[in-house]
Amino acid sequence: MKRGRNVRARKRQPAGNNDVCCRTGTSPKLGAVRARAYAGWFKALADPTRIRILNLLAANRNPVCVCDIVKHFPIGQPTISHHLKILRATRFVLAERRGTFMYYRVNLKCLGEFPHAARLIMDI
Amino acid sequence: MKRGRNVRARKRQPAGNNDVCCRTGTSPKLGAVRARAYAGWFKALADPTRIRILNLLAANRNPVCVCDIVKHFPIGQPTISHHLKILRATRFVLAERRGTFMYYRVNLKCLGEFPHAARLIMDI
DNA sequence: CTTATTCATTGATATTCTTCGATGTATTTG
DNA sequence: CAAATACATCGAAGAATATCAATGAATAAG
Repeated sequence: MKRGRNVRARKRQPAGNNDVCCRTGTSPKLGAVRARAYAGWFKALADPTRIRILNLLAANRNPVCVCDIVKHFPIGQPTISHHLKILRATRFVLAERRGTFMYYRVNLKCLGEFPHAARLIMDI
Repeated sequence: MKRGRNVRARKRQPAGNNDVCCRTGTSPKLGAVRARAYAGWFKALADPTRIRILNLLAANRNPVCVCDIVKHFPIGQPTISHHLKILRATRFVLAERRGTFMYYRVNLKCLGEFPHAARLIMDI
């Protein structure tokens, strides 16, 4: 994301001819800060395993503990924990401790926020 | 994504005790194939630059040529082309050649598809 | 207190991704 | 055809990511 040599200076402009091609009218765009925030959000869903974990949680009415999640995937428990950490950091899922177990569930608020983000990116 | 040694066999099951913790009811989930397709879709938006390119195109009524896109970002033209290729491969944008110029525009169909994907993941 | 169990964290490794500079391709113009 | 322009592709370098094995932390049970 943040590339190495942050000395990214000159942008290799064509030559002389500005305003030769099309002359864009609007150009405001999303700010870089907000774009980065959205990207982090989408990045959380940019992995098949995380999508399936999220889907598994959404398909269950009650919270699901980690060991039960692990049972459904061909990857180890540390990796599942890693994915859950990412989903939790982006607020896609919520966690709750009950004794030794950690119970995860979908954060339903996200379902409503999703279309909203789409509009923000695609409309303005 | 596809990890190295595809000999990922044993999943390190706790010990003996199955059905000790919670006993998940539903577990069908999204299939791995479909999850991978969705992940690829989200991955296309998992980068701030691509989000801003998409937003720039959406903010312009008319198609925008590459050189005009390049003007708005502090990265080189090859990198912009790379991002456009990804956005085009995922059908987020459409391209059209006009003389020497390539004109890009948002694929408006995506705005409607977005909430749909959210429902597919988050509901069932 | 000791042991067992659940889950998170650490360190390592291979893959993937972003970006760059350089070069190639297609198209227009002279 | 030759030169110029717009854009894509290639090869490389460095960062980020997914995964693993091993270990650590917290809680429950004996």
